[in-house]
Amino acid sequence: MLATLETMGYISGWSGPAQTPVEVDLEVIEEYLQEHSLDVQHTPPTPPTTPAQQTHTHSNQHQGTSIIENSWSGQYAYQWHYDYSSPNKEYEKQAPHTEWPRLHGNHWERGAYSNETTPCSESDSTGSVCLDYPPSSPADALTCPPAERRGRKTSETLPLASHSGKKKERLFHFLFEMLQTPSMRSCIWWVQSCSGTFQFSSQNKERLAQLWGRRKGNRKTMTYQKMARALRNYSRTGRDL
DNA sequence: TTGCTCGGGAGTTAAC
DNA sequence: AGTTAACTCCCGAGCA
Repeated sequence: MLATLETMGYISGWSGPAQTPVEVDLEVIEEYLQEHSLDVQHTPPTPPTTPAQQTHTHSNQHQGTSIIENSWSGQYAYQWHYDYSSPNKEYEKQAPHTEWPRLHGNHWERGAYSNETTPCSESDSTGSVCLDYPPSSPADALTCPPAERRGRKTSETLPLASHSGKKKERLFHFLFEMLQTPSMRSCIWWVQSCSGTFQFSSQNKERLAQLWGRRKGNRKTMTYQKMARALRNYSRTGRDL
């Protein structure tokens, strides 16, 4: 695997209101994903209207991969940081000039989610974005800057519905797929695609978790709590994923 | 008190 | 068949 997860922290203080949900039936979503899986990869990420995105600042670009998640109170968010201390050689060929995020130590971080932590505007990602899929790691899925993605040919990407092989679908694959799916923007959306920051809807996160559980074929209903536990495990293991 | 996140740890399942 | 990875599930602690 390519990336070593070095830190995962959460940022508190995000005070945006919960996203107004759009009711989307799970069957409809799954049908959509199956039928449009090839189209999705070509769909440029339309910037959603979120408080975080409306805040345009400058720093921390490409610093790491973050998961922002607002709770019911809208006060909590996750942040991931990855380090590529042993990058995959093959990937180096593909993206030799990528500025990899830096290490922050193997511990959780806590800080204010403020203007300083929203480094870039989505306005620069209105063009066609080419995303590798499936990414070989959460870092691959979520940290490749749009500028890098734009530089690659679409034909080099793998189809979204590429889980048909033996490999089990991974959670970060699923989240990545959801992030590229316009119909799922009521559940999850990019905050800063350039730094791999995305956000769950406080009202639809359970729906997203249920969809994940169904995708995996779980007997019991997947909950957001359990899905988030799996996400936290990415940080705990801190190894190639 | 309530609602939420976090993290420990055991269990399960699929891939190797 | 054994090992390992990647969850899945449950639980208690802590926070606002």
